[in-house]
Amino acid sequence: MTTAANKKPKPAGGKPSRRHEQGSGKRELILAAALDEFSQNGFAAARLDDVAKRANVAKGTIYLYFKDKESLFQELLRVQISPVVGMLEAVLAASKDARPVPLRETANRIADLFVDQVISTRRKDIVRLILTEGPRFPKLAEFYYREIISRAISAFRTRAARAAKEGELRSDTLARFPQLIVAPALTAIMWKSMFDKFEPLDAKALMKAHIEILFDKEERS
Amino acid sequence: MTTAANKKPKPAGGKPSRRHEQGSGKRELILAAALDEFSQNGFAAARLDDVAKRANVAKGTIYLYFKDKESLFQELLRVQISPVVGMLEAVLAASKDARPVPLRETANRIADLFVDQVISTRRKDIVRLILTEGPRFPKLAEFYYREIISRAISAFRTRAARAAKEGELRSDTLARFPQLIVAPALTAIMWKSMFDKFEPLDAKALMKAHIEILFDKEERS
DNA sequence: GACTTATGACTGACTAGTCAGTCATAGTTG
DNA sequence: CAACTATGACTGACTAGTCAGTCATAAGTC
Repeated sequence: MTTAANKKPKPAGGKPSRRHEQGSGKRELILAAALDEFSQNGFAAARLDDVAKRANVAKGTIYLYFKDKESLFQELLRVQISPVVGMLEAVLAASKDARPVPLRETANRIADLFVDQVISTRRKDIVRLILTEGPRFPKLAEFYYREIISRAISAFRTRAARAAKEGELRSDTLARFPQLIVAPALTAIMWKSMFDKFEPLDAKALMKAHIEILFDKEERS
Repeated sequence: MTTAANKKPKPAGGKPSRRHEQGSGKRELILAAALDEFSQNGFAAARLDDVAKRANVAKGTIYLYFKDKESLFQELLRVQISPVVGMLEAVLAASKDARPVPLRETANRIADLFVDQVISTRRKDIVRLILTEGPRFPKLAEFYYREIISRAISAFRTRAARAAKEGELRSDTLARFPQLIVAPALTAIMWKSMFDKFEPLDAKALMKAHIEILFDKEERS
């Protein structure tokens, strides 16, 4: 029947590497399809039949790579978030060097990182999914708090405290509420997913404006 | 066709009978139960059987008061949000008086309103639901944009522009990005629903700190 | 009795997860 | 190289279960 068509894509351009080692190609296909479906419908309403269809794969295949729907979901989040965490750590590490980067510069870099790597990519949907489904997956919330949030918060808090002491920051407000630094980013993500079609938002400008407010004082004029 | 939406067994006339009062009591019972279930599980995963059980009502009764699951959901959001919008309008209206309230004072009042009426009540879950389910209910997102967001944004933008011109604000940044005023509020809501058990956040202090940063300049010292 | 309100068993559509079977390819043999 | 066997990635029809929405019936009220 029609089945013979092109289920098995001939690897274009050369070595038909051994099929059994190629399994991971499917894995990525499934993850990509899962990103589409989960971010469009949320965890509960996403159908694995649709994920399979979108990935050009039979439903059973999904279960060769992932234990169940929840594992697929969590793995998707992990795969998408890890590289960003890596980059974030690099930026924060630079901020601890002997000759440290000014805090304002660090803030700008984080903002750029966030806009370029998250808000203006499909990863913003991942963040939305974490925010959205987090309360329903306590393990997930705990994991993200332990592995990411608490580390970032305390790194930033330390840095901001020093900045306040050395006069780089006007007050210790940011050291007490490091959440304020990411607030515009979250807002931008939410805005973009809901209202951008009514009133587009320039996320980068928003974050730059926020940084300007945070740091603006005599050091400019 | 449009008139068919006559679900309320309560005729809005002057003297409702005891029976009708009972009826509307059920309605509220159902809405309260729905708030619990929807905010715990999200729209898709919430079960009407559970809503009924929680409201001590048979499942069929729900359909006497609401057309379907989605209507119940939307009505829940409407009922919870309307009063807050009313209060918000009152605050913003005062800001337009002949002898206007200083912007900083308005901002403080909005922050108080938000913390007292939303963040520290179950209504924070409603906001989370809107943020969470909004992208999946385009009608909902459009409704909230048209009826609430766009109005609040433009009211605030006008006010902030005047404040910038009259020197009350250092720059026109807030007029260009009124989103910045609510950013900490959204962040507080998300933090509270996910991470509060690991690291409690004082939402009021956060918002006051933010306002301090926004307005802090020579007017303090 | 007539009319309103409430019930909960039932139905039908829908879906996560399974598993017996297929088949392209790798390996082996002569 | 041709023929044969072995492997396991892949398939999709199927099962078992879930849940929104319905409706025949009951209970309450005037």
